[in-house]
Amino acid sequence: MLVSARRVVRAPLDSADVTSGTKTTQLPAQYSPGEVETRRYEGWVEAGYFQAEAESDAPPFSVVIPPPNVTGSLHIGHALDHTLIDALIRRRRMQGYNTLWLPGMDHAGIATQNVVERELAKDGLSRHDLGREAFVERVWQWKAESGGKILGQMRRLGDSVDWSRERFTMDAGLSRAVQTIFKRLYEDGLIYRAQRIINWCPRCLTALSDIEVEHTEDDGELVSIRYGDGEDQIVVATTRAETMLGDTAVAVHPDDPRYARLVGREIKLPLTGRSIPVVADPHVDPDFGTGAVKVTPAHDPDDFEIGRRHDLPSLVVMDERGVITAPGPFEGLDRFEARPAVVAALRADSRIVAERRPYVHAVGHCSRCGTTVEPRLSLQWFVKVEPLAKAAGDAVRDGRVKIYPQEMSARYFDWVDDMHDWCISRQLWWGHRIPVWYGPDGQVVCVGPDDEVPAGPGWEQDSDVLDTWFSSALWPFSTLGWPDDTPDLRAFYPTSVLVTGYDILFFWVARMMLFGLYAMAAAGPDESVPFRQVALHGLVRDQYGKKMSKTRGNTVDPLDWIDRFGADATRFTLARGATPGGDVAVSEDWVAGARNFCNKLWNAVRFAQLNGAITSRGVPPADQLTAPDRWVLSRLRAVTQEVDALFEQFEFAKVSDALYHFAWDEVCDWYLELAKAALYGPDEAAANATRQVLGEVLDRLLRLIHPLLPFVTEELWTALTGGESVVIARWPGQVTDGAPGALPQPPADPAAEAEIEALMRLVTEVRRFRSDQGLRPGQQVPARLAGLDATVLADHDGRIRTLSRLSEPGPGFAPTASVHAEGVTIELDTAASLDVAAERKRLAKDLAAAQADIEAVGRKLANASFVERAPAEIVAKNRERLAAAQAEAAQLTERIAALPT
RNA sequence: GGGCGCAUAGCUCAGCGGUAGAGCACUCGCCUUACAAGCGAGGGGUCACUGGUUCGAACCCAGUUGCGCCCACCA
Repeated sequence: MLVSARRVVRAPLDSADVTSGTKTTQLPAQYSPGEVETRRYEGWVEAGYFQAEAESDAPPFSVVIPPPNVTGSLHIGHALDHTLIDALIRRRRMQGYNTLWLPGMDHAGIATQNVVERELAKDGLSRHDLGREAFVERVWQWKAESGGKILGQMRRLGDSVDWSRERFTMDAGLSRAVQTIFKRLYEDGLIYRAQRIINWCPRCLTALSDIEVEHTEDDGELVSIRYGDGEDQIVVATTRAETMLGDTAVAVHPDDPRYARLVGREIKLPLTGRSIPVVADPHVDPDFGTGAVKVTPAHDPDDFEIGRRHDLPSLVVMDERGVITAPGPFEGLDRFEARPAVVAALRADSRIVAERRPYVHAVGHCSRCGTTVEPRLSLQWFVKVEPLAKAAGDAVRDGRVKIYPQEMSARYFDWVDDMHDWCISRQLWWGHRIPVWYGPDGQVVCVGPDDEVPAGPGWEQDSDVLDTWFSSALWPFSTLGWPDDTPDLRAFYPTSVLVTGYDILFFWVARMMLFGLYAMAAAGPDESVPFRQVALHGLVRDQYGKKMSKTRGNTVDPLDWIDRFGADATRFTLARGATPGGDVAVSEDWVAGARNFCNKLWNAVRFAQLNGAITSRGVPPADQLTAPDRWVLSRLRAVTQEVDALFEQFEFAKVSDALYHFAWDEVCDWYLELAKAALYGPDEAAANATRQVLGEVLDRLLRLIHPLLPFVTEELWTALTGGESVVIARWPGQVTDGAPGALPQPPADPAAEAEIEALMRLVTEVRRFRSDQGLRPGQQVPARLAGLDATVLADHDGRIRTLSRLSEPGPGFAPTASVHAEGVTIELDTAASLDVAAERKRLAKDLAAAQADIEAVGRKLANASFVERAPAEIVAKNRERLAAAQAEAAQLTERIAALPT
């Protein structure tokens, strides 16, 4: 970073000079987040501010954290999610709600098991070397270590979670919830066990649900093979030639005349020499390829269905690792070795017809490890989703659950309305064991948490565990004590809002809907939903809008930013980009900008302190206030209302923007400068009134920003007001839903707003002149203000002079130039001769702008249709604009002519 | 193959029917007494293209092109 070499370090102002209305501590000239943040966070936790109450008269506001995986650490996406949730929670807390943000973590079955297995592999061990019990023990150790790290990161971010209610999906209580709902679903016939083709990962050696499979367009090869001999030939095509070893039929469309005579007959399968039947099945598309399909019931989901319809045998030719088991020359080959080997053998046998065609097609990959998924016939547990999904769709359709942004609900419906049964068994060791026992005589017993476990010789528990998302789906109520009727469950369910990324809409959000509505059905339609609102955000991307990835090397560690710029700056950067459902682009430069904003607030409060701002006495009567006081209060009122409305819509980017601009552009750039006139002026009453307004405005501003910037606002607010903590200070905005009352709003004052806005424009105009003329910023320029009385600026002579650095005209005042704006003419004595070229350039530019306006607006008004059909208000506005532009142009022309040559 | 979305200043994005905006970046001038992590002033855009609706279109409609995302059991 470049630092001005000429910078002079100034001695701090002597605080003894300062008259202060309240007892406060003196602030240094620059904000250092690192020093403040840990101290503040621990203080908040100790004070118990984040703790929710099960019994309370205040209305509840509850959010469950999207539980991060115990694996690894929080990434920048978590930081975004937590920032948004924390902002919502903090605002509600200030509004007087009984707020609960429930923290916790997910055991993340397959992901965590993979990580621990990788650790073991470093020592040359596999989980089988340890055995199930020891392996699971090892994972628990890992969890303790990794989980602690995550909790530490949440503290650094400032998450105002209720630590006394922290949960983990494998806790005893949550495991009990899992077991309870499993048994209930089982008894309702909504969980069943069946032999099906499922997605199988040959590396992870487990079944996967449909959404754990990611499709990519991969290059493959479409091979056409001739089946049968002599007259009875059929050509079929395949991208997975090796599966032909397991073919048990060829299928054609029932109405296809080409094959009608073959249906019902047997033909010979190449290589194996087995005879397989030709069957007619309507699923076959006669227009695709040759209109004939090889049928491999054990290795393809479509074929499995065809096989079922025609009572075909399922011939398994591949084991769980994707190795060919069919006896013969290919036995022992991996599927990707077997494929070319089979093709080569077919070629040698002249069975390949036509060319082998390159073929791009969608191939499924394991979302955890990227391995190509192999459809596999196996015995698994499933949730029958149809009735559950119907209820989940209806809850959003009839508005009991609202999704933000609304466009996202279309995606939700697409999925929920057309969902296949959910395969929930996983051949893993880390997770909730399926609570089913098998007896020696084929008994199957589903065991609830309070049931006796069947014992005796030959009884064994199912060795599989449940899909991680099964327990995640219970999170909004399992964490609150369900299945027991606990005070927490009564107080905080349904939760108020769910905030999460759109990427887990299906994985998690939809499944919470499925299970929440089912488990809590007794509470009634309105009370059984897991949450009333779903606020979706996007992914965090880099400054070029690119997805972050380790291979791209553009990932960001939130802790790195927190260390260097502070948690507040990190949070603000994320919040400022968070438009509903939209991705968030971030860069280090922008975080630095957010850090600067924190420093700006810091110095605003520092200024207030140095000038004896008074807080907690409210706003003095209007007749004691200066116009800038009335203006800033009126603006504060408007911004407060705006921020409130935006929060309700989860418009975090706009909330951040509104506060940023109000704080920086209006309060710091203008109000503080305007306040100086009153503070340093002779009128003691006016100075005191301004001290109160200054205190009031900053007090409220800090409260409004606190949800986004918790640390710096806490440090500043306590310093400014001497109050206990802004965390529990009252929210200055409106209050909804019957929470305790709001602070009274400062008065609106349109007249003051008009005056100050005119003043801003006029001052800016003078500054522009000075800049163009190369006048030093500090230099006082004698000037005469004419026409002030006739404008809205009548009472602002002194302010205009102060902000523009214009002194009173002295003897020998000889104006060399003039500035015109807002109906005021300011004649200036620039002492040095006028830079005529610069002035001419400036005036010419203004004239060009005025003329462009005259032309554009003139053309518009010349259009009869416009004058007749546009709203009168619009027409009038354009007339005014034309007149103003014409007057401006005339005046500019005159002034240009008057310039010395 | 189906569905959805996006193309606005160098970059990331807001605006969604009546004078083109923000942050960052850029240029010039400033140690102006809260802040140089600052202050003041400024440059920069035929709002992807083509048609249509309208008095008026960045904004609505249709098409074109180029991107992105989600879903999917056509071998």
